Parts: sequence; C-alpha cells; structure tokens
Amino acid sequence: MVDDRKLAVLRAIVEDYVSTNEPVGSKALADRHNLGVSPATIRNDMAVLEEQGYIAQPHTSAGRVPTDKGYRLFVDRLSQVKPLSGAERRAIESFLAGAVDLDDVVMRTVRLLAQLTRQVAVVQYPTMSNSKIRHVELVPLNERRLMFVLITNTGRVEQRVVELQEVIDDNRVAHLRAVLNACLDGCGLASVPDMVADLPERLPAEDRPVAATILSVLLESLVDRHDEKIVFAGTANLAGADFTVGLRDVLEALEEQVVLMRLLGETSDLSALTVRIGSENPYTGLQGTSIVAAGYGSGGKQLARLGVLGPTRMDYPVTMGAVRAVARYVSQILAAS
Amino acid sequence: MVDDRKLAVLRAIVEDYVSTNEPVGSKALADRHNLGVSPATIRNDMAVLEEQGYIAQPHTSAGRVPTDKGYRLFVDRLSQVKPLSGAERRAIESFLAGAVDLDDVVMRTVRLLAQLTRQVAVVQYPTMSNSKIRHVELVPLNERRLMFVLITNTGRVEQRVVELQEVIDDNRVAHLRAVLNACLDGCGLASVPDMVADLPERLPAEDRPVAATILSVLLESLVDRHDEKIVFAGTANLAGADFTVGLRDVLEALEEQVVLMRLLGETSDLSALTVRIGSENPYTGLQGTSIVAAGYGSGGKQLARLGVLGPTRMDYPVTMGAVRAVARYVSQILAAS
DNA sequence: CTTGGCACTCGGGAACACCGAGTGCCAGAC
DNA sequence: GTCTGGCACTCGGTGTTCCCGAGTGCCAAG
Repeated sequence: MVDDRKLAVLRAIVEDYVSTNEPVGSKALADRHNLGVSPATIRNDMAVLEEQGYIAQPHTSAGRVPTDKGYRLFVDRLSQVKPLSGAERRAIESFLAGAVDLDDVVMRTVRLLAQLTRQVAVVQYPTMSNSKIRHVELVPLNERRLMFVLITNTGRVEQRVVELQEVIDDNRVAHLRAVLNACLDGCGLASVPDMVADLPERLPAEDRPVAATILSVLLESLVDRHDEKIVFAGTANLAGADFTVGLRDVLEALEEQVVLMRLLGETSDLSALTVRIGSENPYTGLQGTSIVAAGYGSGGKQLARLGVLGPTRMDYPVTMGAVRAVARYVSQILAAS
Repeated sequence: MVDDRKLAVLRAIVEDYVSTNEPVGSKALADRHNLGVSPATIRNDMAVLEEQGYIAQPHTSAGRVPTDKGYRLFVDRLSQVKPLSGAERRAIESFLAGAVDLDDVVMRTVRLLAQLTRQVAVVQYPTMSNSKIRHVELVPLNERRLMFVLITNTGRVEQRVVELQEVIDDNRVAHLRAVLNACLDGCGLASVPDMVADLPERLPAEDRPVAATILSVLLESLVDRHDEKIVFAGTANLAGADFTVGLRDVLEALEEQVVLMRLLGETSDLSALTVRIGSENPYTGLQGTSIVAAGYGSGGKQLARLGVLGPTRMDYPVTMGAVRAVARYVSQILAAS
C-alpha cells in the first residue's frame, strides 16, 4: 500500500516543508524533485499518504504538511544522519579543548550545541551514580564547622558545610579524614551507603557522634543530587521559530528541571540517538517540539545525556548528526581528563 | 513650567499605561484619577509634558505614552518603592531558608525573584575579589596529577586539575599544602599574587617547579573567574510581554555573560537600588527593556548584584520593592552561613 | 487659568471582492 | 492497471474601501 514512490514523495514533502516552512503542493514537488511522474500522480499518492495519517492539509485547498507520524517514518526509514563537515568537526574540537574543569566542559558543550544546531541545547551533568569516589576531604572552618568535599573520578566536586555538636580539633579531623578515605576511596557512589554502614562502630566511642553527623551529610548529598543538574542554552533560537503552541510554555518547561530531566532521560537506550517527535512527547506545552538526544560519557559507560529541543519542523538529519558528533567529542574530552 | 499638577498628570499617565498597556487619553485620566480638573485642562498639561519630552503619542489622535525620560522622572520623583506584603516576606524567608550551599542559594534566589516580579531575574555570584581564602587543598589524583581546591569564606569552591611535570609523593603534597595554607589562609583574594610572589624561593629547590605549576594554576583560576558567573531565570515571563524590539535580541543578550555583567555591574552605587530605563541602556537589543538592580552581600561589604530585567513598561514601585527585599534577605542568608 | 464646545485626524476593524495555489475527480493514453 | 492532462471547485490570504470613535488642538467664554 505504501510503496517506494510514496515513500519518496513523503521524503520530498518533509524536506521541502522543513526548508520552506510552507505547505507543499503536488506541482512544487514535481518541479523540485525529479520523481519522474506528473503532479496528478503525486496527488494520488498524497491522498493515500494522507489517508494513512502521514501527512495532513492545514485547510482544504492548501498543500500538505507532515504529521508527527510522517516525521517519525521519515526519521526511522527515509533519512540518514548527516555527518558534520570537516570544518565543523575542527570547530567542535578546538572549542571543547579549552575547557578547564567540568563546569566549563558542560558550559561549552551546551553553547556549542546550541550554536551548531541553531536550536535549544540541553546538557545533563554527568550522573554521579555511575562514578566513583576519588577523594573525600574534610576542611575545618572553625571549631564547630567543617567543609566536607567529595571529589569523584568524573571531576565532579560536591561540597557541604557540616555543623557539629561539639568542638573538634585538627588531629581528630585528620584522623576522620584518613578513615573516611580508607573506607571510601575508589568506591562506587551506589555502594557508599553499604560501605559506611558500620563505620561508626569501628571508631572510638568519642568520635562516633561526629562521624555520624558527617556521614549523614555525605549520604544526604548523594541523595540530594540524584535529581541531576541540567543546563540549557540557545533560547534565542526559539524566537525565530513560530510554534503552534506558545513559546511561553516551552520556556517554562525548560526552566523546570524535572521536565527536562524526563525529556532527556526517559529514553533509556544507551548510546543510540533517540528522537522524540511532537506529540510523542508526554508534556503538554511541548507538543509542537521535538527532542533529539544522545548519551555521552567517558569510557564505555554512559554517564549522562545531552540533546537539543526544537520545533517539530526541524532538519532531523543535520540535527541528529550534530548531536551525535558533540556527544562523541564530549565523551572523548571526559575520558581524557 | 512643570508644576505639581503636571507631575500628578505624568504620574497618572505612567500608572494607567503600566496597568492597561494602552495609550491613555485625557478623558480616561480625568475619570479614573480625581485630579479635580477637566479633560481640557489635562490636555493642555499633556501638551506641555509632550513638549518637554516626558510623554509621546504613538500617532496623532491617540493617547499618550510615557517616554523613557518620563519613566525616569516617575522613578526618581513621583513614586515610592512599594514594600512587600507580609505574606510575600514570609514566602521569601521560607524559600531561601532551605538552601544547602552557595549554588543553591543563588539558584533559589534567581527563581524566587523571577516568580515574585514575573520578570526575568538575574543574579551574579558573589564576587571573589572581596572574599578571603579560608582553605587551600591539594588532593593527589595520581602520580602526576593534583586536584587543587580553593575554598573562600563566602562558601565558594574553585577547583582545578593540575598536571605536573614530575612524579610527586604524598609527603611532598602534604608539605606543599601546609606551606600554601600557612601563606594564604585568611588572605584576601586581591592580595594573593603579592603573597605568593616569593613563595618558590622559600622552598627547597626540588619543590620549586611543582610549586610554580600549582601557583600558576592558582593565579589563573583567580583571573579566569574574574568575569563572574551570572545566572538568570524567568524567561518565560518574556513571552507574554510584547517588546517593541524583538525578544530574540533580549534572549541573546541574556545568554551573553558579558552583557549581563555590565548591565548589573556598571552601576557602581553600593547598596542603593539602581534603575536603568530603556534607552539609558547602552545595548541595542535591550532598548525596550529596563533593569532594576541592587547590591547584596554579607556583612557591610557588597559582594555582588542582583536584579530583574523587564519591559520598559513595568511596575517600577513593586519591582523595586521586590528587588530590594530579596537583596536584603539574601544578604542575611549569606551573613548567617 | 480653566472649561466646554467643536472641527479634525487617523488607526483599527468590518465587509467585500479577487486571485491563485492547490485539490479531487474523471476520462483517455500507455 | 497505472499514469496523465484537463477541469471545475474551494478557500485562505491580500488588498481596498468604508466607517467609527477615541482623542486631539484650538478657541472663545467663564
């Protein structure tokens, strides 16, 4: 029922509509793409495609526009991810290479991606759950307060101020630090609770209250940040695009960490590109938008996800190429550090 | 030439225009505000005000609209900062009280301010230049790499990975750490370069290259972050307002840290509220917007600035009240931590 | 100096006609 | 059976015209 020529017609419709932002008619199609058939034939095909729900007309007697289902078919079967040009690759490399720390990597990545795709870029901070503790530091601030710093092998640093019930001197701090590091060094974050469960018992009685306080802060900092940080950039690119839905909703969604998180994270495929098109998106207010996302991370393990958000009418091959490329480069950068 | 009644007329025009978003005519003014005079009189006053440049008419035979100069006069002489309601104050307090660290304080502040004013909130991270070093930490990552962490009394933590030319063992690291802390503890950031200038000379020759590397990273981290981090929130509030200028420009400006920085920072008044109205703003693209900003900081010293950005047609008394209140509360929170 | 009256101006909205891109369908050609 | 050219039809968008009413400026009188 949907033979090759009809697929070619659908592809042509998507491509034309993406580039012109106007409903595309049978004549224009016949002109611009050499499909080898007349407009009338194309019309018949279009009627079938519309019947199947791949395209729709905004009004009677207007051209056709791809539906979400049409974009889906296009992405799945009719398009190829478009690799970046050499110049673009070099630009990415040099732009990311200058990063000095994790914050900087994330910041540069999100800006780069926004600029590259001319859409809104979203980058999730590397998830701590998959990383390991590289060092724990206790810094006395004054008699009753410690700064507790946790450093992971992904370069992430968590800090908390610990208020103590009692006065503690530097020697005891040093001792606690040594014990903590002995216990936790190289330990995966997920297994931290188990590792420290019996730690107070192994300490002299006088140190137990302090240790318990510190551990509670440690555990809290792990849980607290389980909802990971997400940053975005490139909202200015939304101003040009006209959404079917108001862009107020889009901006609101972007500032809701939880929504963003689910957008990026719900797709659990590891390194594959995931595309969520229009109404496939569970959130009202983002109905007119699509998300292209990919996982990234150092080594073989995926640490987090990044992607872009744009109007449903986007150039999927190019966007997917950019997202994939950036994810790869960021992974490289992270692995090297 | 500009007597009290004319000022009252100007005030009424600003208030009406802000609330209705429509050019206000003489009749409407006479109706809504009891100025005790007839529309005709008001018309005469309006003609004078227009002559002076305080108001303008979009077209012949339309009502009047305040000019930037008119808003300026209104802010300077015709309005009083409107204090927040008790409920609002309590909301601020409870919202900010839950913050766990500096990042969290800033994040909560910017969101709070955006919600409170229904505009775009902008918050600058506390400037390091005014703060002091509380602790310097060196953490060996492996034989040739150190994590360098700098903790300030404002709760800020800077981190850098240091790549060394030579292998270094834990004892030497401990020694360097002790030396660095002895040298820098409690030292103001501005005076760091002086303090460390002769430090290598005071070390045994073998440690000098390593110390030099670490110091260069230290100094670089100070300089690097001299352009301070700024965050913003509430861009969704821009979607409703219609700018004379496209909001694309506004969004672009918001993502330019440098522009934001200058917007907040150029006004050097310490704790006073500063208001920049429309064209007083040096940046094209932000011509249709106003900025209300205030300094905040712990103790007597101002550390950084925060504010909101919105359409020139904004409710200045309320906005100023909200900005002032938030600045004060944040200062309290910071002072307490 | 203030006020009521009055003629004048224009922007914005409603009504309307027109155009043209695009469609669906059908009969004929390959 | 599939494709093609022809043809009548639809309807959104644009341009035109017209009208209304809010608002103004000016003037003469209080």
